[in-house]
Formats: sequence, structure tokens, C-alpha cells
Amino acid sequence: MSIFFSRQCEYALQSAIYIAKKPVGEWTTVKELTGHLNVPYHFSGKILQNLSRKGILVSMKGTHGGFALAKPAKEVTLLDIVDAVDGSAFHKNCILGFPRCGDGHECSLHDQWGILREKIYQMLIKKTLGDLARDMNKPGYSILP
Amino acid sequence: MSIFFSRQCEYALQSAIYIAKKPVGEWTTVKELTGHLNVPYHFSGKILQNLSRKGILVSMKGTHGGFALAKPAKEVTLLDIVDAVDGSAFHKNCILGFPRCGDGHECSLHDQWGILREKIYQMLIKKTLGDLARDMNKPGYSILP
DNA sequence: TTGTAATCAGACAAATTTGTCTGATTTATG
DNA sequence: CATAAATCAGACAAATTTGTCTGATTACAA
Repeated sequence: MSIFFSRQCEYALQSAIYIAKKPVGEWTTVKELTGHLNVPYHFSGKILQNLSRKGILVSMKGTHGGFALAKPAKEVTLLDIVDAVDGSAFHKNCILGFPRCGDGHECSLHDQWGILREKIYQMLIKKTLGDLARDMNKPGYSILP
Repeated sequence: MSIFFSRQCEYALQSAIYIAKKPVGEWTTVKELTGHLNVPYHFSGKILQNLSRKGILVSMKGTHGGFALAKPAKEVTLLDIVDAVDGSAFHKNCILGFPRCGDGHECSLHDQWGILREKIYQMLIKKTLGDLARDMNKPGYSILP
């Protein structure tokens, strides 16, 4: 199913991108989100609540409430979201799961994987929600299921 | 916990490396394996049985039985093991989980991730159990917990 | 042939992740 | 003030992954 991030993290990333595509000042409801993304309604609620606790989104209750970005889209990186949801395990853990790898008893893939992991890291920290929102408004990109 | 492979897959890779380090012709028992790796005894049994069903290991019952590689270590790649355990999801799925990514509605990370995924793929297909066994006999490498 | 040490098979249990339900609270509007 | 529409909170359920137990089968050796 999911390959690198947990499913919850994929949902969070997709949701954040959707919200970032909307005009600044508008609120996005869970109902609207789950109408456009393939995310279960109540699960979506939980994920968005979590993102607002982490300071990535803000929320407003009530009739015209919903969720919005807490900061400008260009200031939120994908890594911010991944860290908020999945934590930072992938920065440090051995790809083969060897417990002593990294403290002087490196596994045979350690260096090679380290280079690739750093590239993934750079990809996540350099891409902002602003970038994604812009790209995915072009033809050929689609957020829909 | 685990970052790229499932825990079961990590166990499988570690076990295969351990077995590959042993002299050709010797059998490795589950007991010995779990004495050296941090893998639960019965879970280990299941994983090794699975690897023999997939043709990566062979097994022998009885007093001096155990498991051994079905082919020379230099002919078994890490990808063989990953595919046998986790399947091939990571070859194709979108890193952000967008369902239409890859059929003409690519996500904004598609190309960039595609390059990195290919590098991971190359790493896994180029490294054989023979390579790992050799490397991890050198000082500075350790398989122990 | 009997005992021992191993894999094998399948049911079961625990833990984690994912998904659902219900009701409370908040905000805007008639 | 009453109603509607939204988030919020927490318990619960389902699914998946991880781990455990028991007994059957097999192979070797005394």
C-alpha cells in the first residue's frame, strides 16, 4: 500500500496540498476535503486536528468554520508535515534495521543509503506547499481520485 | 520503527545475511539465528519458512536440520528478498499516495522521486548476499544487537 | 526402535494502525 | 433564542502486522 510514509501521513500531505491550493482567507471543511480526496471523513477530521495542534493548520468552529494554513504556503515544507505526523525515524534508522548501525558498527549499506536518504531529505525540505499547489494546478497534474 | 521495509522484511534480510556468512554446506537453525539476531523465535521460523517457499532458502528437518541458501550467495540480491517478503509496491506507487499519479496525472514529486526510487532499486539489485556477507565480516561491521 | 532435535502448520494473542460513531462545543444566522 | 453547520474529544471497532503457543512431522543417532 503505502511505501514510504504511513497512510495517515499520505492523507496529511494530500490534505495540506489541497488546502494550499485554495485562495488565502478561505476555510476548507472536512466535508469538502473528503469530497475531493479519497480519505475517510472522520479519519480526516482527526488528522487535521492533529495538524492544527502541531501548528501547521488553524481551525475555526461554527457555521462557516473549517481549516486553513497557519502560515503562508511557501513557508511550509513537506518535511514539516512528515515530521509532524510520522516523526523523524527515517533520519536516523538503519535501512536494514541493524540496531548498532550508526554507532561505529555500520551495516554494508550504511554509506550508500545515507546518500540517498539525504537526497530524499533535501527533496522534502526544499518543496513547499506553495510549490506543490502551483505545480498541481498545471494541466497533467491531478489531485482527484 | 522500521523506515523503508516492514519489520518482517528487515528480519528476513538480516537472517539471510547471517546465513550467507556461514560456510557453505552448514545448516543454520532458528535457535542459532535468534541467538544472534534480535528476532522472536517463532516469528523467525515463520519468516524462514516463507523464504524457503519462495525458493530463497532450503530447509531440512530433523536433528541436524536447519536452513541454508538455495543458491550461491553471490546470486541472491537484496531485491530478491524484499520482493519475496514485501512485494513490489515500491516500484510503482506514488510517494504521496495520489491514486492517479503515474497514469498521466503525475504529482509534483513524481519525476524527482522516480529518480531516487530508481537509485534505491539499483542499490538493492546490485548488492548480493555475497557482498553483504563479505563486507560485514570486516572490522567495524556488526550484525549483533 | 526409541529419543531427541529440528522444521512445519495452523490457530491464537497482542500491538499497532486505520477507520467509525456519538455527543459536546462553538459560531453564524434567521 | 433557536437552529444549523462546523470542529473537537474520546471511546470504540476493524484491519493489519507482529508475536506466541501447541502439536505434528521428519531425520538422525544411540
